[in-house]
Amino acid sequence: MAETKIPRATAKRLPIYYRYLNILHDGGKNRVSSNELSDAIQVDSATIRRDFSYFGALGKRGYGYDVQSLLDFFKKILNQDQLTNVALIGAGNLGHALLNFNFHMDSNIRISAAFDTNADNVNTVQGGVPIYPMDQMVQQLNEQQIEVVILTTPAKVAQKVTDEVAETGVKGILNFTPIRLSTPKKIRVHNVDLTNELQTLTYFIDHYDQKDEKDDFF
Amino acid sequence: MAETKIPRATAKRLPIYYRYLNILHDGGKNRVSSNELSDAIQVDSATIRRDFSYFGALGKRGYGYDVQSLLDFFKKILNQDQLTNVALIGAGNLGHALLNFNFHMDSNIRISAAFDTNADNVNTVQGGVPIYPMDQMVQQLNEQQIEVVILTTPAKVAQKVTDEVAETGVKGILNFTPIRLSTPKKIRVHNVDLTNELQTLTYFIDHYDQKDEKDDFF
DNA sequence: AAGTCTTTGTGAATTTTTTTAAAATAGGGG
DNA sequence: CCCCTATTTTAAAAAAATTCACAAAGACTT
Repeated sequence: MAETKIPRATAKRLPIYYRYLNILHDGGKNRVSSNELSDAIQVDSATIRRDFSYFGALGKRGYGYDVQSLLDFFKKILNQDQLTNVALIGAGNLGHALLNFNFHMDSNIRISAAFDTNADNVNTVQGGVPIYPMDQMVQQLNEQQIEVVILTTPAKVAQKVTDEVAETGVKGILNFTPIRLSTPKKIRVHNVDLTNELQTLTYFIDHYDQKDEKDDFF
Repeated sequence: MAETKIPRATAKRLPIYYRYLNILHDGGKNRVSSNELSDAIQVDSATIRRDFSYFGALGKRGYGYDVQSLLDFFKKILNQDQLTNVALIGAGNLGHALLNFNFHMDSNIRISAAFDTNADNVNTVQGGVPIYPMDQMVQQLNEQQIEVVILTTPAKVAQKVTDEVAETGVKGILNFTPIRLSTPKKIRVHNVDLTNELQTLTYFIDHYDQKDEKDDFF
């Protein structure tokens, strides 16, 4: 709760900026202009400058932005200066893939625990993540002080599991199930729905001209 | 290209409406009001009514909307009255999971072909989908007249693969790589970035009050 | 050290999206 | 058949987001 409320649309772009700044930094570049950024990440340069300016005067006129300091700044803003442990619930099809997905490669996030009902999964380690039985979920979430969970259970148990999660200190759920979860206000849900994505993409293809290039979902 | 251009924000909600209408229909419900919908899918009822009204007068005052006819209407709008074949490129970690993900269960979309370089994958069938070697990609995309591909390759080959895809009739890419692809205008790209999702969720948790409930990413 | 060039930061305009609020109308009950 | 109620439709207002466009300021050149 700081910097007097950045617009949502801006907030959603921060990770995009952050990722590209890392790329620039790794490439040894130490300055960048809003126009260069614009070309690379396909966001209008005025939007970029406006976004940045919500955080103060981060650039220098006639020069651009210093990559290192912007990077440091966004790293802090995005909480990437410290490790965030998240848990994954439901180590099925998609859950499995996410366990093996190396979030830690380009972020300071890792999955530190997973939960599943399937006896074949439970008490194994997948992608370096231990899988616990579901009945230890609440306890583990509390012990590990997990604040974010990834929900990849079957749809039919999603709400039930969410209700249990709500008993813990969890504050955010990245919901891969198609269910619109109901949660207490203290929990924020972001929905990730692959079928919807495909349908939306198809809709845009069929109903919008090219040249209205400008999207960004998920 | 019809119904005189629906707002993007509305277009993104169409799959959400469609999915819930299916649920209502399966549940034997034959009428629904914007307020009931609002409760279920967590979109303001005025927004729902406005969204629907872009397509004409779909409801009846004092009654609500007829589930069956709304469903039929959106089915057509979303092209769900016919099967859409899509292809998947890159049958690694995430790609594998998507091959085994049953899109067809709640949409009229299926993955009809996959492509990979890994000799262990090539010429096998995963989740009912044949995996072809990469060097047959362009040919297969053309032969099968694929218009949408799901891109789940490693980041470092994403642009190269995209350039090849651009030689075919493909019109849309659902991009799971962190690369911001450059494509000819005829191709529309939707980005799905799991790391970004987690970072955004974390940002919202840390910087926004609860009660500003209203999201929807991805 | 002056002059030119570059690029930010930001008011103002514009566009897009959401929300308000009220008129209109269909449905159902008596 | 008329009235009441529920709920849509829509015009208008408000809010949010984007884009324009330019003055201001710093950086680079000579």
